[in-house]
Amino acid sequence: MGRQPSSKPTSFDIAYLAGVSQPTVSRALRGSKSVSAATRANIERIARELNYTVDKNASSLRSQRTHTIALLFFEDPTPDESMINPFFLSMLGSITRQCALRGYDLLISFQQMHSDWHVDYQDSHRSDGIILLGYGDYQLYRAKLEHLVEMGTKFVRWGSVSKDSIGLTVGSDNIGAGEQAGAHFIEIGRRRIAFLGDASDHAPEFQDRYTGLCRAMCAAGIDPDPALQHGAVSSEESGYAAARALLAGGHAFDAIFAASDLIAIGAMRALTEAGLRLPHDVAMIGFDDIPSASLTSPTLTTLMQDMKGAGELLVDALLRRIDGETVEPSVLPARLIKRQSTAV
Amino acid sequence: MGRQPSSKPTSFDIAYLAGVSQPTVSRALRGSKSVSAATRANIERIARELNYTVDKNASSLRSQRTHTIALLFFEDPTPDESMINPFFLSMLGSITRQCALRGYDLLISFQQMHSDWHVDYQDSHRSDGIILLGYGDYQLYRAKLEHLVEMGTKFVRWGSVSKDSIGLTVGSDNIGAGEQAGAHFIEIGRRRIAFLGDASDHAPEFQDRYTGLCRAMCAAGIDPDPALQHGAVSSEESGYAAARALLAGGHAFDAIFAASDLIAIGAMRALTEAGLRLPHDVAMIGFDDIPSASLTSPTLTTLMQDMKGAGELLVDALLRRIDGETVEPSVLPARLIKRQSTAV
DNA sequence: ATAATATGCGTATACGTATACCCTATGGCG
DNA sequence: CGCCATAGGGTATACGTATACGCATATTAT
Repeated sequence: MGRQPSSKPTSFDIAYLAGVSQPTVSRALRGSKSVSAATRANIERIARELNYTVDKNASSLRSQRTHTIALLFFEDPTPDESMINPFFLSMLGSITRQCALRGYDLLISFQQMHSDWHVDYQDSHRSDGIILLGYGDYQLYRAKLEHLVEMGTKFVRWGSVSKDSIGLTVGSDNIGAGEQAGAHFIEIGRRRIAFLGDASDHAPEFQDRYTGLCRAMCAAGIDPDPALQHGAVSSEESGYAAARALLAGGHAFDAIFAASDLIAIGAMRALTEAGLRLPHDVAMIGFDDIPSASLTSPTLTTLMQDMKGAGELLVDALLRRIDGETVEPSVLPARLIKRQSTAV
Repeated sequence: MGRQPSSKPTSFDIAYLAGVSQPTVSRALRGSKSVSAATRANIERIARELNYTVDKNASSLRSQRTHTIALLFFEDPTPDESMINPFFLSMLGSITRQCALRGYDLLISFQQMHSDWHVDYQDSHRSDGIILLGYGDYQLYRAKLEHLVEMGTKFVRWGSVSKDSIGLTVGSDNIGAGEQAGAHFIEIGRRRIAFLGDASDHAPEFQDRYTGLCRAMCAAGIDPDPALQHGAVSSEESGYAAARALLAGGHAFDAIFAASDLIAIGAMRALTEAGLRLPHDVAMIGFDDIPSASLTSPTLTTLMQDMKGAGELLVDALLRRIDGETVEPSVLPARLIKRQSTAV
C-alpha cells in the first residue's frame, strides 16, 4: 500500500500532526530541555511513524555544524591503484566505528601529497574537522600543515609526536618501540644491528624508530654503526633494494630492524636470495604487524601499533578541538610481537 | 597580514565586487550558458581571489542534490576490530578515486548486517545514492534490499549477478572464475577436487564459484563429489576448520578450490599440519589475490578480481542510476594467477 | 497578594544557494 | 519600420532547519 505522502516529511508535517509549531519539533528532537516530556514523547512517536529524518543539509546550513569529519589519506609514492599500507586500512576501521559512535559521518578522500587539498577542504562547509593520515615526505607536508593552522582549520594528524610538530598530533611511541626492538635483539645476543628506513627528518616516524634503536644499543654499550642504516620508503620493493644495498656495503650485521613490515618482507626476500638463513644468520624485526607478517617464513617479529586506540584517540581529539578545547598531543605504546624471525 | 573579512565570503560578496547580482554568480560558477564569457571570467577571477568556495549545505539544500555518495560496508561475522577482507579494502581505493574524478564526495560507514541502515540512510539527504559492499548472509540482506527498492532509493550492490538478484548489481564473473579454476586443476591432472566455502543460497557468490567448478568438471567428464564440499565463511579460522572437516571426512582429494584466499590460507595450515605436501599431494587455488597470497609457502594460485574496474563500474552505474537512466547489471572477468600451489 | 522567576512554546527570521520568472536591449527578418 | 527571437541578467522566492525573542501561564519568593 503506497501511503507515501508524495514526498519526504518535513518538520512542519510532524508539527502539524502534533499540534505544535515547527520550532518545537526541532527542539524536541534535538533534546532541548525547554520542551515538556509529554510533548517530546508525542513528537518522537509521530516522527518515527512518518519515518521522519532531519534533513542534514538544512540542519547544517542553519547551525553551521555538519556533524561530519573528513578523513584525508595521503599516498605519496604511489599514485597507482590500491597498494595502500595495510596499517592505515585497519585504522580506517576503528575511525569509522568511533565516528559512528559519536554520531559523526565520515567523508573520505585519497589525495596526492602535492595536490591542493589544503585549499579545497579548508572549508566548503563539508566537514567540521579533518583527520590527516598517511606517510610521505614530511617536508612537503609541513607547508600545507602550516597553512591549515593559519586558516584556523581544525584537524588532527597521525604521525610523529614531538615538540615542534605542527598542529595537533597523535601517534605511536616510535622511540619507545625502537627501544623495544633494540632491547630484544640485544637480549638474543645480537650486536651488529642494521636499520632499514629513511632516518632523516623527511620521515620523522622512521627517524624516531631509529633513534629508539640507537638508544637501546647505547644503553647496552654498543655503538650504532651508521654504515648499517639504509634509507627505504614503506614498500616491499624498497625494502628489497635497501637490503641489497646493505649486503653490498660489506659491513657485517646479524640483525635488521625494518621501519615497516613491508620493508621487512622485501628485505627477507633479498637475504634469502643471498643464501642467508633467518633468524640464524640475521634476526629481523618489522613494524606494524600487518596480516602478512604471520605468513612469511620465518614468521616475522614485529611491533604492533594500537590501531583501535589510535582511531579512537584521533576522533576523540578532533572532536574536542572542534568543541574549542585545547587538546594535548598523545602517544600510544606499541607492543612487541615475538615470532620466528627472532627466535634463536 | 590578516585581510580576513572576518568570515567566509558568500556569493553575495563576490556579486557585489563583480557588480552583478547573486544569482548571476551562481549561474556563472555552475557553468550556465546564459552568462557572457566576460562576466563569467570576471566572476571566476574574483572568486579565486577571495578563496570563495560554494557552501555545500546551502547548495544541496536548494538543489536537492548532494553530489555525495554513501558507501555502506557490511561485516556480518566479525563485529570485532579491523579484520576486514583485504579485497574490499582495495576496492575502496578505486571507488574513492573514481568518485573524486566524477566530482563526488564519498561518505563511508561500516554497518552490522542486522542494523537499521536501510532506514537511516534511505534519506536524510546525506547522499544521492548508495554503494553496498560486503559479504554476509544473503537471506538476511534480501529483505533490506527489497525495502530500499520499495523506497526508491538509488543504490548499486557488489555481489552475485543473476536474474533474480535485487536491485542493480555489479560483480565478478564468479561462475566463469570457477570454471577457470576447475579447468586449471584438470589440466594439471587433478580429478578429486574439493570446494571449501558455503555453497548455499546464503552466499550466492560462493555458490556461483562452486557452480563454475562443477561445470568445468562435468565438461571434463568428472562427477563432482558432494562429500568434498565443506562450508566456510571468508576467514582464516573458518578455512582451517573446513579443511580439518574435509580431512576427517576420509574422502580422497588431490585439489582444493577455496572460495577465498583467507579460506585457502587457513586450509593450507591445516593440510601442512596433517603432513600433506602442497602442491604435490594437494593442489590449491584461492580467490581474491590478496597481498598475502604471494607470501604463503607455497605461494598461492588464485583468481584475481578486477578491483579497479569494479570500483569504476560501481560508481559509474550508480551515477547513471541517479541520473535516471536504467542501468543493466554488469559482470567483470576474473583472471587466474598461477603460482606454486598448482605448479606440479 | 504582588513581584519575581521559571517553564513551555509560538513568531519571526537567518543560514547561502539555485531556479522560475520577468524584463531589457539587441539583432534579424519580413 | 514593426515584430519576434534571443542573449544576458535582475527579482523574488524556496529549500528545511535552528535559534533569538517574546509572551503567556504556572510557580515561587516576599
